[in-house]
Amino acid sequence: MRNEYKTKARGAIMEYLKSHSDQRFTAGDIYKQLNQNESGIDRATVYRNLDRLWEEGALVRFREPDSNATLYQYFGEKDTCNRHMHAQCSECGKIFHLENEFVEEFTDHMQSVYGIDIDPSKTMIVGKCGECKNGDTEKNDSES
Amino acid sequence: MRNEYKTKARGAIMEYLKSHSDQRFTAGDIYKQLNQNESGIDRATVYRNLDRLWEEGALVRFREPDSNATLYQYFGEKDTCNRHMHAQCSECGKIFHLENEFVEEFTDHMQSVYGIDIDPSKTMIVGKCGECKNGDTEKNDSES
DNA sequence: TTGCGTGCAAAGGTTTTGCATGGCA
DNA sequence: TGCCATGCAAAACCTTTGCACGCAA
Repeated sequence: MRNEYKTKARGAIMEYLKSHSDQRFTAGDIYKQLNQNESGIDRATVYRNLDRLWEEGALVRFREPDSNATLYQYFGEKDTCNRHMHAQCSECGKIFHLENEFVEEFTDHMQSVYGIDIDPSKTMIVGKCGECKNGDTEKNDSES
Repeated sequence: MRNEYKTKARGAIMEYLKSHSDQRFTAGDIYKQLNQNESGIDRATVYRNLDRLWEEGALVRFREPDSNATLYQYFGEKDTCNRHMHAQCSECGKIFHLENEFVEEFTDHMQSVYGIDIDPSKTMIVGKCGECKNGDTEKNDSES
């Protein structure tokens, strides 16, 4: 096991992601953001830390088919996140931790019916969340 | 609407993907493959066509968190695929069309419990399929 | 002091773009 | 012929890597 140091860069990145836990960012986003705040953190350092934090389970990492870059997002407790799936709203980016009985049933069925052993760390259910469906400021009555 | 020409490049790309519909390829893969077969197709043309074909719904496009590139794969009939989810084996790339009752139940539960309206076109369940779990030539008894 | 993390700089890989030419209808 | 697609070349973009130095423990 490796010893992990508590460094300035690591702290700054986590702090930023924590305080914006409802959004997802590219490494580039974070780099720009941190350098606006006068912290002279290198681009490579951002990448290295994001990678690290993701491996440790502190962040979700995920690629959209639309964008060209990898997105990162903080998501709370990190112990159990490797064991359950996650869903994400395609509009606001909010992440849902799927820790529910019916999800386990689904996983079991996938196993028995299709023979597939779901890898929660690689799977992201994507859809539109309730808030974005209702109170959304856009798309109220478009293309009707 | 734009008129679409039937060109050599377009045909070659589709033909290749169709005859390997159980695999996924990066644009680079396809470029190399086509040029082995003496067709002088440019890299940019490959990108442009893949993009086109994806927009038309003839291909699945999808990014793995591990690899750095976008993967494309042919997938047969395109009429109903927007209505159900898909799963993909993380090893062999095989795609499963999830048209089953329990999948609908899962979808319904996601709706009622989390308020999420799943978008099948953006969701990909990732895991290891039965064949890759058993008969796999690698990883027989590693890290035990 | 030890060795991990950072900054710096450079390189690698993927994808996009402009422009003139070639090919389909 | 008219317009779209292609080839070519260059650039943009994202990400990784090597190395020496700084900093946390």
